[in-house]
Amino acid sequence: MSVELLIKNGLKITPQRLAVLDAINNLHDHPTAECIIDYIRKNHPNIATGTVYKTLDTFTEKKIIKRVKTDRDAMRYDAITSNHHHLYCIESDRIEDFVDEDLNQMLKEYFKKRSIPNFEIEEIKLQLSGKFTDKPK
Amino acid sequence: MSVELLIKNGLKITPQRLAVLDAINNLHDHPTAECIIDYIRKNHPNIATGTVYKTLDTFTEKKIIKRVKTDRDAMRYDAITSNHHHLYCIESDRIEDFVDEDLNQMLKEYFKKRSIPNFEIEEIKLQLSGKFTDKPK
DNA sequence: ATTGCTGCAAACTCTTTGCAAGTTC
DNA sequence: GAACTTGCAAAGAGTTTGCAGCAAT
Repeated sequence: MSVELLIKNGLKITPQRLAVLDAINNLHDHPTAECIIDYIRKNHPNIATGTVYKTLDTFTEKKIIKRVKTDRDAMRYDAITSNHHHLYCIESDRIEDFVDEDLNQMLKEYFKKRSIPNFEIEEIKLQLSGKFTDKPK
Repeated sequence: MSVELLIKNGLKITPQRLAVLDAINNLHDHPTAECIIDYIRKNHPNIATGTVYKTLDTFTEKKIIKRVKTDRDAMRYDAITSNHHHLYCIESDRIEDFVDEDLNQMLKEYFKKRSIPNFEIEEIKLQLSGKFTDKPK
């Protein structure tokens, strides 16, 4: 539950933070800050833009969310769930999650055997660029 | 040679474009636009900032260079060579190339067998995040 | 009561744009 | 000379900051 997530991270419980968490849980398309702000404004018209940015930064520091950057537009945010990859459309700004445990396992095995000189891997993420063949949802 | 690269892409040969190509060939650290501009200014003090941005956009369109995503700072650019991956330092802004043909082969095989619904892969890129254990060069 | 958080607006950074003048082929 | 490219400066988008007042513990 959202409240516990805040307590666990030593953050005070405020309506603003709950609103940001709510937005992130309901916007699954790797929303930009602007999307999040728009969403929040519907129910909380007086939450300041700056506050949302500050909250997103705080959450990023506490590893509640992650920043996702694309090769063209603004910063996007992603609720941290499991180790997942991203599908990037080369023709639009669409980004989708891609979860594949076998793949994670294979990569983990691979880098266990073959380590990279002078580098300690903490996270392996795939960027798969290409074209979606269905309609965007 | 740089001139041929421009001709091949149907671009006129101008000192500005040559200067940008020169900068990209000499700055190997996935430079930001600012780095590129600073580098160029040393020898061509009167090339405009806007021109460099426009040139970088043109080159990106023509696939002479690529934009590189990071999770925090400004856009960076990368000369297109072979299919390579990136090592991202979680403690600094350092980014390095990582080339591993066996890995590319393994991934290609993997996705040949197991395709992703509604998605045509064009490029597979790894983002390896972690810590460098040597000094930055 | 103390510490932390928010709202606001101004400032900042990075990038894009419009257009007249200048280049390249 | 036609089409393209540049310089410049202004505007734009997205994000950050400073600080007085407010809220949470």
